[in-house]
Amino acid sequence: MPVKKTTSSKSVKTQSAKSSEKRYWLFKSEESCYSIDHLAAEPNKTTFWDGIRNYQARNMLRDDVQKGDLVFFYHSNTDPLAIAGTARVVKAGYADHTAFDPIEKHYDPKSNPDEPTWYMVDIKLVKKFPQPVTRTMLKEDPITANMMVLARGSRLSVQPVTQEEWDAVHRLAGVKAT
DNA sequence: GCCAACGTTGGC
DNA sequence: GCCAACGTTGGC
Repeated sequence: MPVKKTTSSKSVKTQSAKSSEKRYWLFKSEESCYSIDHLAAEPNKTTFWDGIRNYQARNMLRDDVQKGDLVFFYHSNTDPLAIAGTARVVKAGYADHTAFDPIEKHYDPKSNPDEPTWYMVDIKLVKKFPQPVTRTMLKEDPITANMMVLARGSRLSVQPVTQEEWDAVHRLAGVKAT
């Protein structure tokens, strides 16, 4: 599961919060660490996406990922690499409390509740695809071939996805787009 | 297991 | 503020 951080920037948050337009995202997780089956097994199939410790990803979680947005759940560092299904954002960015606790793996003493460095969102499983849409399939489709996740050296664990990509992946999965 | 790409740290 | 060293990510 990924990670995240903040300095203050209430202004930035206000600015992006005014957009009500639906957005799409791709969240990465190492399958052995936290898979879509883990999410499916959660109470209410809901979890908080904690542990993001990258500023670019943090900014998106804090400022851009809104309640109602839809998310691809991507399994990294596994075989097969694939989009395993979809989830919905059920709570927008708030402080990642795991950064405050020294026993946590992603503890960060620089973050504190008054001025949290890192943020997280809550997501709820929408559907696990009957068959995962593999990285190979994504490369072969003309639309999904341009997805950020396929770019060389792409390490961002939270990535924007376009509407066209959202629809194309569902076609590849053989399911109706949410 | 290898290694390229990327982000962060710290000396100067 | 530069940049080398280091650690991590993640595909292959």
